[in-house]
Amino acid sequence: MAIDLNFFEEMEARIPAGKVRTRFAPSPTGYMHVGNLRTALYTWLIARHHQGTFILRIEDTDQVRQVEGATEVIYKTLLECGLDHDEGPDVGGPVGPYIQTERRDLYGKYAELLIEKGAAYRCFCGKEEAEDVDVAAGVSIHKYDGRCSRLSQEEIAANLAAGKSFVIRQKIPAGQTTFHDVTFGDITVENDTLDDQVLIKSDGLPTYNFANVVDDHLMGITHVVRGSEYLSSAPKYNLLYQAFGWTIPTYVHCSPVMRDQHNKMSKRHGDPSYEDLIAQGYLTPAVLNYVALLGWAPKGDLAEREIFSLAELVDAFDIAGISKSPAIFDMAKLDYFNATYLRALSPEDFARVATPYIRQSVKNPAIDAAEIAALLQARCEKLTEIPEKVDFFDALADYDVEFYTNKKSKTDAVISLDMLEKTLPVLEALPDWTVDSIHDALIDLAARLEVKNALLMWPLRIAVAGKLVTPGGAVELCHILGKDEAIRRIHCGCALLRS
RNA sequence: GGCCCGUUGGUCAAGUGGUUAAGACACGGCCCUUUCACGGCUGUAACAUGGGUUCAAAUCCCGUACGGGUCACCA
Repeated sequence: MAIDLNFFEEMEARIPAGKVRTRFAPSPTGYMHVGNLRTALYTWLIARHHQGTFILRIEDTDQVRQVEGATEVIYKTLLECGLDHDEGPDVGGPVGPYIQTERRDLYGKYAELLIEKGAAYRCFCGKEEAEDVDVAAGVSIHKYDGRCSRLSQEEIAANLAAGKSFVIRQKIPAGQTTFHDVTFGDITVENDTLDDQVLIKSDGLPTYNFANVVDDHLMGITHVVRGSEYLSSAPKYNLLYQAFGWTIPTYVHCSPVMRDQHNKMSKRHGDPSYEDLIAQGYLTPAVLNYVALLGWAPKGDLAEREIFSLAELVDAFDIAGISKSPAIFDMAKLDYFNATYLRALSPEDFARVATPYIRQSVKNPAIDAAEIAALLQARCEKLTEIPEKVDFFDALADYDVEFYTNKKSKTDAVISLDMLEKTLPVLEALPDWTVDSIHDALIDLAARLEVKNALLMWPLRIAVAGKLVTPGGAVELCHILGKDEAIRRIHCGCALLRS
């Protein structure tokens, strides 16, 4: 079989040199795992930190796991997160195409080149001939014995002529292989523990491992960021790079994001994906910030800092800060980050994001959602908590008279009724209904009655809200409800207390 | 089972031979206060384990335990 050397030279000539180039290479599964998001983030961060190029490549060589619309999810998520790519299927670039199935002819040629170099061979064995070996009770491993690597040229030609289907396997040489990883250091393995892995499947498509090596090289990738589950295949990658005579990229393996001590985060086990988190009321920057810190920590002066915008992460990100051990995803800490981001929003921005949630339970158009939002901003960790916190604005639900009894405020039913009855005329007489006027009138009343503010405010707040815990105090709630409604509710409270 | 990797409070983590072993979340207490929050102050809590090396070890070496990964014509 003739090898067209010009082709390879042309491919080499396309590779941009001299700059950091990284790639995010997801398979289109239809959603973004948290672990994937973190990989994308780190990959993007490395590129941006070094003023390099960030590339999106779609790895869709698994024909049986195609999901409709899955690539759109990837574009949408990256866009939403601000992880913009410089090259990719949608924007093009010098080393395209950026979708693996569109590159399918390439891999075969490189596999042929490898055969030519003696680093790969055709294997005519069926799947069942490369059988499993039992090594212990219930445990079997799979290692091909390499018999086809010993086929003569005549036997190969005969098989080919007979139209027998084949795969192309990597020929692992004797010896040992050492590779370097940024996070794990140098790792050495004996080559005889490595399998003659399949490079090209019988359907002509490459396996992930082969496509990855070829594409990363052809796209000029300088830093390969991936999960630590690929750590054990790294030596085989090196052998491939060496066989081709290509420069080995910098490996950055990241330990997984775990749900608990034993399990990775997984959609299958009901763990939230990125889009689930957003639907649960988390803000994108908060999720990114938290995820960035799961498995990476800033160095030096920044070591005590936790809140980083994307731009600040670009500045601070250093691959030396990536940790080796897996990190457990802690929802409580995500809540904290989200709360912090929610509070950092300007009141206008907060009102804008909170209003849809407020309107889920407050339908009355006379009630000002922005005013409620102002009360909510310091009081919620997730936007989805909002509806149940504000449901009393629309309608006063039945509540327990016991609510009027509170130890700290020193109130009980008798005192509460007394306070409400004394509050009523004061509020009714108020000429204008502003937060300040209500506040001043009530504080003044408490002073005249010589009671603590709490003794007066507690019953009032219970009467207007019918809830033990409310966003905002009696004054704010009265104002939002409006004079008529507030007074009507106080009358209801009196009636309840008299019964 | 082989091979590879990991192990600092409940969680995320700083730490690179000499530190009172940071910080954050969570949890407890106090203050503030018109409920709850916010904010401020404060407390409990950690180097898996056994051996070395060294004047000195969370840091270096070896073993053990525990955990993870991998061993596909999946990625």
